[in-house]
Amino acid sequence: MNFYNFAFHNFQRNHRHNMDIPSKYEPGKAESKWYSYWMEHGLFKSTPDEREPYTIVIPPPNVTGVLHMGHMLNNTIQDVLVRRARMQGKNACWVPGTDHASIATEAKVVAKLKSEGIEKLDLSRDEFLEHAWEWTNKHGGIILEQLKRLGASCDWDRTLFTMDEKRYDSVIKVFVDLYNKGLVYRGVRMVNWDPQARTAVSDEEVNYTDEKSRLYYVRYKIVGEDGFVTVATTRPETILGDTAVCANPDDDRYSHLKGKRVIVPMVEREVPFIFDSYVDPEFGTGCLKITPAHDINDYEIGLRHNLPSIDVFNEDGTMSERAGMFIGVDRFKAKELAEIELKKSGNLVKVENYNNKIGRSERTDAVIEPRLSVQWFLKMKELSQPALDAVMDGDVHIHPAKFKNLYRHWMEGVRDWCISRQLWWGHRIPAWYFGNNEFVVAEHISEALKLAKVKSGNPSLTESDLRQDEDVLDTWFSSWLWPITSFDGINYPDNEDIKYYYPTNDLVTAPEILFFWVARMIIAGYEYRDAKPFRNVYLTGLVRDQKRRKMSKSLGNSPEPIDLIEKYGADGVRVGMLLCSPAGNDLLYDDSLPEQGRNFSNKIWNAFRLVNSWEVDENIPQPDSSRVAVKWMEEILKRSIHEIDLNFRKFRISEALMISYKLFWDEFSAWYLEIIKPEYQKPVDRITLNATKVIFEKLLKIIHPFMPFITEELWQLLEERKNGESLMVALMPEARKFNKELVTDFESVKETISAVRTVRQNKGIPNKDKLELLIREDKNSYDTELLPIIAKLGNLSAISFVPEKQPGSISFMVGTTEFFIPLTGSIDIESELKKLQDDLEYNRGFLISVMKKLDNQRFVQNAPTNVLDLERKKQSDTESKIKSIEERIKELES
RNA sequence: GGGUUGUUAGCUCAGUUGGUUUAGAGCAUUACCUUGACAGGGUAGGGGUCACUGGUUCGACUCCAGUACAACCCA
Repeated sequence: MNFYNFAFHNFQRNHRHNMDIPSKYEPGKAESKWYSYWMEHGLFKSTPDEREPYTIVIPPPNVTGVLHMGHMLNNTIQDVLVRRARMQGKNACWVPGTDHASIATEAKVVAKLKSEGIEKLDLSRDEFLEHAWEWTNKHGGIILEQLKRLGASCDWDRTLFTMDEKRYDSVIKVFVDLYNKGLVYRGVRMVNWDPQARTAVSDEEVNYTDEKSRLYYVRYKIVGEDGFVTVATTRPETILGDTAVCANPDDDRYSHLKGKRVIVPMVEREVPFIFDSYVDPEFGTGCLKITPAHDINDYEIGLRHNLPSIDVFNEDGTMSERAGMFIGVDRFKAKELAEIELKKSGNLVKVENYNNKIGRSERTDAVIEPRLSVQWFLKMKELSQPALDAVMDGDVHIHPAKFKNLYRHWMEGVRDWCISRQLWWGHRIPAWYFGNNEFVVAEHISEALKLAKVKSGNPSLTESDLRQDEDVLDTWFSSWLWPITSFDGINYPDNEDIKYYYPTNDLVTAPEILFFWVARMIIAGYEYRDAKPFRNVYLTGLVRDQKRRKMSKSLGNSPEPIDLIEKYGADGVRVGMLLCSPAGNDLLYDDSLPEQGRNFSNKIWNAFRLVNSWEVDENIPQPDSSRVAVKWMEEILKRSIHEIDLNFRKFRISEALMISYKLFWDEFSAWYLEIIKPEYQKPVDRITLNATKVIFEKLLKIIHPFMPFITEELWQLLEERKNGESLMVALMPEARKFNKELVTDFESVKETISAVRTVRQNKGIPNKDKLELLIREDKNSYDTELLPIIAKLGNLSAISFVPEKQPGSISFMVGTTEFFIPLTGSIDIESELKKLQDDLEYNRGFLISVMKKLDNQRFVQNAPTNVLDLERKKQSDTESKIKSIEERIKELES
């Protein structure tokens, strides 16, 4: 019989004797037990009803991916939000799914085929897609299964894929619609070309790093003169595509070349010498070669000066026929050959080492080649206006707000979106070509044929005369519709789900995809639903290691999430991720984080063991100390609930967790339980035990969204529950007004007890020896209700009130009240005096800082009365403190 | 080079329109405790001239300007 079943059944028979429960919480079994319990009873499911909806759509992880630390953080936060909303009585719906990640997946499938000796180019499109689907079906579920281990309360019946039938159709519909609105166009653009994947990638998918390279100084002959001009370039192989040489118009060194022409080495082509202010006279020789087909700046200069473009590369990065030399040679090899060739002709002046920024494809790590190519584009300016306004006007809130500026900056300078990719895995562009490079755009080939007949004026066209575009759409072109397509809102804009769940509530994602995903979802939301896709965007940080390096597979600096869950428990890992990740800040991962979470689990577990171990004696009355402690604990609970609510509203989730953590550990375990704890092996009274169980249950509810498993386990043990009941769907306690005075008074009680403990520690008095405490105060002006607590935790034999100082006693102050502990043993006058002197010095210093303000006439005149009153109170309090310290010193010295 | 955001204890971070006992938390650290819920624990401590320099103000961690450094984004 495993322990958990044992504990469960045993508990129902007898609540009291559980000291054979292990002293350490063992999460493994509880986690699988409760996750399947929740699933069996359909507690994650959501269907529209009369309740208020609370909706989150998951940022779809890459279908071929496995869970990494970023997912853990991101999905823990989503689960906390969803679980909390559910416990607030909302109809909570968290929609899970995955994204087809065209470049990454295709790259993986190509690599897998290659390892089996199959080349992609030897396969037909359909054959390749069959392999890709096989791969997807095999690996696609892994990451979602891993999320279950984390405790994710997704409605799994709604699981989606960006390329399932409904989502596929939606994407095609939207493309056709945007084309018909005149927003989609074909254009020649300089794109970031990945020669390995043979596709264009977006600016966002290019990583620039400093790399060692070389700067080649090459001379170009001036036509009709004997002289040369020297140009510095990092890319001698592109000389073959040069169509001009350029200098800054203000650079006197080259002004004599106005109107001249120069000869491009190797190909011996005559090109103009031009002037453009883009050129930096300080860089290299101040003279730049212009290759419009292979550099974005050159391309723009080319446009300004009407230069031709010569594309010297093939799709795979080898030299093209237009290069005229090195045809079919790889670009890196061509660079070496060009160097040799230039040297041979005497045109290579010198070569220097040089560091420059090289762009690499995020997917394949291949060096990006700027390349002119025909692509499909989406016009963004007009479409994005409502999305810009939405964030600026606060219709959509971004947390933390500091990202608002960044968002505006990007949206105001938004550029057209290149939406085509030269791949097979994805949504195939629904454009059909016929005749002389004419095309039509339609959802299906049958409609395309109709359109083509009209457009060509040729009624005898057949489907076999049409060729569909070979390219697919950018993956983001499907995920930008995610909040809508999650509820099939493109195909059926009036269905029940979309009407109920849209707009969704919160989106949790990383700042790095603020533009190419979040912004575009907002754009699509306004275009297709005329409404925002979500109310709040919560941006998490990146998970980094202790050296601030991003965690990644290639660096090998990332722990395996499932191993962590097994080591620290899912609850422990969740707490670890949350504790240290305020919104928008990076999380510096360290094993001490989940360790702290695990320790917290253990603390909760042991607090339960303690309460559960107590026998009840129905006949004993409730001690005063317990009565007051219950009263105080209830107030502290109310205050904490209020603070937690406040922090959740501001998306300060780590702060909300910290309040819950301290509430349980400090207030409940360290203070409350210590007060009500009966003496060893003595029974507890009924009233206190019942009140404690009510408090415990509230605490479990508060902690449940953060730590779902252990809280469910203990909630089920706390009382007998019916099958199907769950803490998951219990109602969260609500914030109420709390008794501020009691909470404040209790803080003084804590201070007093701490002071007594310090005296014990300093004097080496064992905890079991009783002490006597004297308070120099009028009994009638002191709140005596809390005294039993001081007596119990201070282990005091008596507390009494005295009118005057007590020579020969140890003394301390709490606030302005003096306390004395008579001690029969000797008092260490030296150390006592030292402490008093330090204390005196501090208070005098403080008084000076207060008096500086009060002596300043302008302060007294200008400061508001409440500030002034406060300063005067500081003054009188400090003066009275100083006076009594001085008296005490005099006393000891005599 | 341009832009954005930062810089508070050894580390990670709070500090809510300038005033709440001369700055707070968690972790880490130090000393002591330790058969009685929990050593993955308890008790009590130590630790910061709030990056720097000016300015505004009766008053600046907080507002303004500049400097240094860092991160991110764009070229």
